[in-house]
Amino acid sequence: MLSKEALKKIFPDWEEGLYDAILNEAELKEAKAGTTLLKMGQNIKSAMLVVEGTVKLYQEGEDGGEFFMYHLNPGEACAVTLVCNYHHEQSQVLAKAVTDIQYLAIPIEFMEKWLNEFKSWHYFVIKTYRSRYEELLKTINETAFKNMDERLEFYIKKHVKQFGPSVNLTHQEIANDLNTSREVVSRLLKKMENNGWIIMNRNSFDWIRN
Amino acid sequence: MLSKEALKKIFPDWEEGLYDAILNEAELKEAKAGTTLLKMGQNIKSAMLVVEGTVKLYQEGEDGGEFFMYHLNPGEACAVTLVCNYHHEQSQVLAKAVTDIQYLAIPIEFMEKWLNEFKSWHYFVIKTYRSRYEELLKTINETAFKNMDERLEFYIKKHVKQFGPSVNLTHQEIANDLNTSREVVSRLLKKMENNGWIIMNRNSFDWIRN
DNA sequence: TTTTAAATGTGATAAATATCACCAAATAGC
DNA sequence: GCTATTTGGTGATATTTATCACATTTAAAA
Repeated sequence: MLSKEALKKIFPDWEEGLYDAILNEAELKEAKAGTTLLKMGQNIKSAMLVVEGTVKLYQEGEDGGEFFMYHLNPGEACAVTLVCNYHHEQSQVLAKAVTDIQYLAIPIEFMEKWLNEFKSWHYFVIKTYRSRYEELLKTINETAFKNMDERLEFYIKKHVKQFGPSVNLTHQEIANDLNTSREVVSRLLKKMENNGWIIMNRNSFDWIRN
Repeated sequence: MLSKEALKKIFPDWEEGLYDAILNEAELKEAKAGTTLLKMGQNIKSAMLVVEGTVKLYQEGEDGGEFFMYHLNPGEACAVTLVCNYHHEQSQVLAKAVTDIQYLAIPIEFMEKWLNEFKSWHYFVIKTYRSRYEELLKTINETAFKNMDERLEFYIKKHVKQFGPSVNLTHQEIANDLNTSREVVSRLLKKMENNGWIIMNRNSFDWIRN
């Protein structure tokens, strides 16, 4: 189990009582890289707070396509799981573990209770929504106004910011995240290589710009 | 000025003290149809709660394009203006009055104060963020997975839901909102007319499906 | 009524992206 | 080392959307 000290490092600025409540009520869970943590349409039973590792959030199309929106890092929570008012809320997003992860699962009955009890929980919820809302705005900006070459660049930069300049993704994986085809990604990456922005290897490439 | 009773009708479920606080501190403002209420990059000085009329929220591209995201109706608030923690926050969106509107402008210094004082304000802020987040998810789904014909249909249906089956928009206005060109909209509308989905007039058309 | 401006229709063409059909290279498993 | 599978490369072609160039229609203004 997680120590209170560890918890404080990951989630600073909480009230003392909130740490205790979390330690009492939340379950520390683990998941292997690649696991689907939340499917679209699935009933939300608990809030998810990331403790260790990285989670990727997707929007799912009717055809089954998966469109990448943003990352969740330790100290961050999945906004859609922070349900308050009514129960039986269904997920509007798809969440996947990118690395092996640890996360806190908090049964939703505590959501409303803690909103009343802990001011710092209230702020945490609002901050979570606000920052996720802003991530979505960025995503919309990209898809609404930019062509695939710029979107790919934006995507790679986000990845680099998360995991460093060595990008361990196949062209197919990138294409899935951008909801385009592998060929398009291959050709655009080839252009970036010619422009000296990346060095390509099999299964990975290195971002050597900026 | 707005009466407490009128306020209660538009914003139900608040505490008694919150209505009083709003009546004391908020300024009831008016704006003509077409007015820009909030520009991207603009400093946020007050929260905006819609009392009367409809507001449209846009994402703005670097090139100056305006991409329509969702409507705000009476009883709803502009999420980006509900700033808490720090001041000098800049707007990430563009807001325009579609009709003549009335709205409450609340200086941001009360945002944090009221979060502490009024539980119902807290819930209001969270509910606002949650519902706007969900609107953005829908918008992303459209742009990421759908072609222009389906996006146009979605757009028209949203408009019909807001203002009824008679759609008073020019092709150019629709094209701007969808960030495409007027010709594309004209041709797609012509197809809808041939399919018997709409009846076209000059400056407007009627949605006669569903 | 006449003029003017705005709104719409439409063909031609260009550009961006998607899809298909392969091939080649790398590597994982035997 | 050999084979099968995954990954990436690339031409050809189709589809979608954007852009250009006008014509036509309608309403507003003079």
